[in-house]
Amino acid sequence: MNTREKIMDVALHMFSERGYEAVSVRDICGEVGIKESTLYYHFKNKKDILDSLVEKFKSHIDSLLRHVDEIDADPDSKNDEDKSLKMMDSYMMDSYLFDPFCNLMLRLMMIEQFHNEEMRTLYEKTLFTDPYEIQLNVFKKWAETGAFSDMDIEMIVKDYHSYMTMLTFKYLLNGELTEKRKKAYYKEVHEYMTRRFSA
Amino acid sequence: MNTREKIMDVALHMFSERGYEAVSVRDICGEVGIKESTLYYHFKNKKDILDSLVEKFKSHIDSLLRHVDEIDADPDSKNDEDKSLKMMDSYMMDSYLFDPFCNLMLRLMMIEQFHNEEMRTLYEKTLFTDPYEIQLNVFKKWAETGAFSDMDIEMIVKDYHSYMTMLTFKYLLNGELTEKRKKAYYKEVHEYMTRRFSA
DNA sequence: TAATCCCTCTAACACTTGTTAGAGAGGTAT
DNA sequence: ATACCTCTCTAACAAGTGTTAGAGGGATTA
Repeated sequence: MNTREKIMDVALHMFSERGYEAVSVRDICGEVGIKESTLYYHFKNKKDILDSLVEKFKSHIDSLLRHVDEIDADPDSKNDEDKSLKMMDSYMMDSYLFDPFCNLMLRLMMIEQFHNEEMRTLYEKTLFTDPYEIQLNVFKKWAETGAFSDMDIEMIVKDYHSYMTMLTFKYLLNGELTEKRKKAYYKEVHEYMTRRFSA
Repeated sequence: MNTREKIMDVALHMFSERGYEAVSVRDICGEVGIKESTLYYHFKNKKDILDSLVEKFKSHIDSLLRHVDEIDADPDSKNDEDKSLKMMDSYMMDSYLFDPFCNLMLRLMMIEQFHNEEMRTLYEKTLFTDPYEIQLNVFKKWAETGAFSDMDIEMIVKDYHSYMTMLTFKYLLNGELTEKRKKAYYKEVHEYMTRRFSA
């Protein structure tokens, strides 16, 4: 990890805990172990650090969405749509909700969305709009196997989506992201899945 | 509204938008229209403003919880448990989620919970633990009329609770609390209720 | 060897931060 | 009239804020 990456890493940890404005350039430099002028060699100003983090996050979720489409189109998963849902779930956990970078970015967006419109747009997209759309696609494909009547599907997805969203806020965007919290989250997801789709 | 109340009001608006640390004493005083030394006549220090807001919120929800217990024990509502649920819902909206003071406090807790343990405890209690308990009580009483089998009830409440929680985050703790957002929230609550409990 | 590039440093700038000492103005009680 | 209480002000403090000019050192190229 070079200096620029170190700065971004430390800044994200601090921003996501105390908020962008509350963290000083000196705080970041002290933790990284550099002088302030060195930071200004790598970044135009303080805001530039935040912007770079947002850009990194955007490209991260872009590639994530592309990858989801590929799983969606994978002929192997078409045989067993139940398995496809599980794949999507565990992929979303590992490379999004549990991913240290993404998780901290979600926290940062949660804090900043109240006074930063760009952050709010991203927050709504990545926590509500995109997940719902992805989930709807998976369920639609699952429905093609005749698992549900067409009338039910939108309601089933809405229920599923709100359950997952609530669990995300309760366990993953609250306190430190410990193994204990991840397990508690996973346990409740698993219980919901068996209760709803395995009986 | 006296000076002390004005200070608390302005501080809450600013804290809940930008976070406690990011707001300066001078910002607050400028908006209230007083000098900094006047603020220090009413409050020991900056932290004291935050603490006073938290105390006010705590006593607010205490009286709210007592009032909910009274509705619960009201013999009039026992006749029609469906009505009781609707009463509870609209009471919770008007004097909690839609209430300007409570709504801003929830936003503030959302921001501060990441680095303030007292805030995190309050956040978990007021957004997850307490609402679930209240809802469970209402549904249990409703169940006594034989509306559901006992086995279902916990799952029904869990589903209901996560749906309401998700809608709260999506519409009420995101952007400014406009009439439009309130209506969108209410509409989705209503749709869920008819879909689940009126067929 | 000399010139160039990349990265880090020292040192300082103008401004903002939380906080306080002390004075004054208006009202109420003695 | 005198004393006191409640509230607000002016003015300043030490420390922390984001940011910049300019020097130096090590590696790479000419």
